[in-house]
Amino acid sequence: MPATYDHPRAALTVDCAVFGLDDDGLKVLLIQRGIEPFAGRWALPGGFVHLDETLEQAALRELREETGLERVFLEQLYTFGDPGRDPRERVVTVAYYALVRLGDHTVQAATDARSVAWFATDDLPALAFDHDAILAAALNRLQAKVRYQPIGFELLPPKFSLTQLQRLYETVLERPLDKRNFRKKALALGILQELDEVEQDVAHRAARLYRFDEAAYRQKLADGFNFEL
Amino acid sequence: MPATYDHPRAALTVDCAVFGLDDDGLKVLLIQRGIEPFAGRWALPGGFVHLDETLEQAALRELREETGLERVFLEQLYTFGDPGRDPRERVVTVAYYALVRLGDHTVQAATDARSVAWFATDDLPALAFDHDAILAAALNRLQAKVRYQPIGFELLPPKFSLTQLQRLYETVLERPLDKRNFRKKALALGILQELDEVEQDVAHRAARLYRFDEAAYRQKLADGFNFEL
DNA sequence: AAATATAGTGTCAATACAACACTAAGTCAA
DNA sequence: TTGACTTAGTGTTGTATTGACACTATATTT
Repeated sequence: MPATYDHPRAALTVDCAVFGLDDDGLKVLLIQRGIEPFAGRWALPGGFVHLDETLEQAALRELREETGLERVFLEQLYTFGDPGRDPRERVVTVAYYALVRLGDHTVQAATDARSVAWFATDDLPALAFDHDAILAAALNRLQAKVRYQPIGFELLPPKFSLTQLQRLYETVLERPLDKRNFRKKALALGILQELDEVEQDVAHRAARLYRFDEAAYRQKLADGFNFEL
Repeated sequence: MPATYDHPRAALTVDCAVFGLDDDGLKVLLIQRGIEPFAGRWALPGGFVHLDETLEQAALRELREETGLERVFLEQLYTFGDPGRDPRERVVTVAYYALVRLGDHTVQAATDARSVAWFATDDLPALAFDHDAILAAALNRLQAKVRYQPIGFELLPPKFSLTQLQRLYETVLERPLDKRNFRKKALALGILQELDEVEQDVAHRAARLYRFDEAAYRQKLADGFNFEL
């Protein structure tokens, strides 16, 4: 169904910076482009926005189609639209960032031949388009946001130890934290539910497990509580 | 020059929430729509993005064309793109917010007949499209941002008293601040330049005037200084 | 039983924060 | 000119928060 307009229009896409955490640190999900421009280069997953879906729906759909991911934490980041960011024509992209629990999902390449892989955020290949700038912005946002909103839990398994939580913060903030101070503060937030379970299969004293208490979080959020860590 | 595409495309616009400050409090600049849809309703200034300009350039151009404002502080806010937010067709808008010194500029209606006016942010008329949601987001952002970045100076004249500065913060944050504590903190930021001038034409002891020291600000920003007030 | 590896815990000093009230300096009007 | 008025300007103190710091507990492995 061809469409005709008085004036040429920009194309509109969404792109997602998807972060995951494993023992090696912070990872980002990239797909390898199969077609020009930038064929063979790695890029953020994304694609064109359909006319009948919201921007967020478009981002979730592209994630599902291109990587198999579903039910991730997703938030709008920034809109990139400089002329020339796509060599073919004017393309404006609404960038999102997403957080996933690495254990939960195994990513898979989409139906077409493009491959999907996790890359360490501190050792990235050259990216297509201006995706390096988008990714840098996403990392900045993640770092800023994690300070005052407990979004980091989205990167951890549902049950986690305080040590895992601390490693997460140390990884994202890129600085070491004092163990005792961290534990005091984390527990003082009042949004961790202590479980009657401990780690399994570790070659040392097992750590107690906690769960993120979303109900308590919502309650405190409504009361204007400050979640700075 | 008509353009034809395989698939229909969303239209792309920018909208600006422009804030100013006067003795009555925080104001926002609105224009009255001349045409349908929402003819006669007040709306945020904005318009279509041209293919050869950046999003920010589009926002600045629309501001100039519709309100006569130039050289304002401008920052991207969020992109609103739900289907149905414009009754005619799919329109995605990249929203910006801007801060201006009310004394500096007199706004004027654009060449066409639409009128322009400042409205108190706490007493707004019904707005066109989803502009009430955009404006609410802009106010939230301003409030959050002013806490940790000294952007408030953009709302004040170049030379201002500490009392004016405090009134600004009290207005934006919507709570009273302690005079002595505020002055201590504000001066401790090290980004205020004390001038050898005082207020003129006031019916009481005149206050010393200060200027925002941008050089010092940049310096401290680079050093990772924390500008929380 | 010893070695190893991580879990888990409290104190103290320094700093930051919040509460609080009076004097100083100018204008204006009687 | 003096008194009333209005806003400018200034320090201290108690409280809360932060950051630095080291050892014991508990499990596994050899």
